[in-house]
Amino acid sequence: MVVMALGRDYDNQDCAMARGLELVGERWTLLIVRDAFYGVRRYSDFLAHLEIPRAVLADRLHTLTESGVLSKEASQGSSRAEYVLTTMGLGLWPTLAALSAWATEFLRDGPAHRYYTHAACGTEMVDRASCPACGVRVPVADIVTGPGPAADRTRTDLVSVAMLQPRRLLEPIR
Amino acid sequence: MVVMALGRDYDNQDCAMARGLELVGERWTLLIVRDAFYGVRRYSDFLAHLEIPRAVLADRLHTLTESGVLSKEASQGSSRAEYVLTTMGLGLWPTLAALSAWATEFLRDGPAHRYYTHAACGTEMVDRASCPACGVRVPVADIVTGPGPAADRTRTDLVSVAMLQPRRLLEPIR
DNA sequence: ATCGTTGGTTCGGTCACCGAACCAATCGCG
DNA sequence: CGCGATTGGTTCGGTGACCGAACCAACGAT
Repeated sequence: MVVMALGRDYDNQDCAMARGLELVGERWTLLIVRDAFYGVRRYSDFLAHLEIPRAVLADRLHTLTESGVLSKEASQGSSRAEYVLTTMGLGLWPTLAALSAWATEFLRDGPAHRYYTHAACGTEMVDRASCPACGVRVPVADIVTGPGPAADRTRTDLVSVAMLQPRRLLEPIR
Repeated sequence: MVVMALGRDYDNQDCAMARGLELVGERWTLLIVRDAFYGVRRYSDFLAHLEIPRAVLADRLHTLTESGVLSKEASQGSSRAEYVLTTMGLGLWPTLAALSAWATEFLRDGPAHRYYTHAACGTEMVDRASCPACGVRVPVADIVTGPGPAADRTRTDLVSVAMLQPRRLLEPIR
């Protein structure tokens, strides 16, 4: 594996943020983690949903596993691998939530592609992390995401199809 | 400028997060934004503090300016350029805060490099966004950052030196 | 006039990413 | 068991982004 063998790294940056970016700041990495929150667990599903080059996916999964963000496990009843978020990986939700909220607020050019609601009350969570109605911080597993008006309904890969109906985050797909 | 001319982009991802990453997910970009929160405003200061290739810095500043994250302004009394965070840029603080908190919690291997406190009461903010003592969300400009025990005190560039004493975020350096 | 600072651009060289092909191990099925 | 399909990769050439160094134009100060 290629351990971030860049010409230069960020290691003189003297800052936690820089060290975080060395790990999850590479191309594709955060999208893989996002898919893991969506419930994607298998190599072939990441591959089809992200349309990422196979070699890059293998490298990122290896790096994320090695660093403790994901855990590679054998699914029960077979030897097929599953990549599951660890506690460390689950800790990335606030970052993804903040980025998603920011992009929705400042980059949106039309109707929403996806929405995020509090499972307990159905209220939409603009910040993807706390419920404006209940006033509480919502655990990731109690967040329901579903397709918005602008969702792409043309894709046929297993993950894209599954995400066309409302689902809780972290609930395994397939 | 090279408008993210990658072999593939993320545009089929149907997700606000992916569109956000297209803009701020490139190498160096979030570190530039972080430095902007630290009060860095000038090309030469970004250059010295980040040790980034000049061409890459020019490209990123251009992209960030064009997309509305930074605004290029002439400083009073001279024609020298200053890159200042816009409202959109300021909106990235929760993302950077979450990433910083995550990295500190899961990647730290010793004493802290930097700390972040609430200017009003001096309490350290573990999540870099709200004050555990006051129980309120803290505006970015009321956050004070200073060097921790593990801070690097060997660097001599203007920004690194300025950051060796406690400063409010967004307060211009020099 | 000249020197230093600022804010870039240009230019090879290298390395990560891309996409397609290849491959081994396992699973499903007759 | 035999055989094809699926899964989870690795390998390989080609392209483009990043790297570092050099060059350069505009401006200020002396």
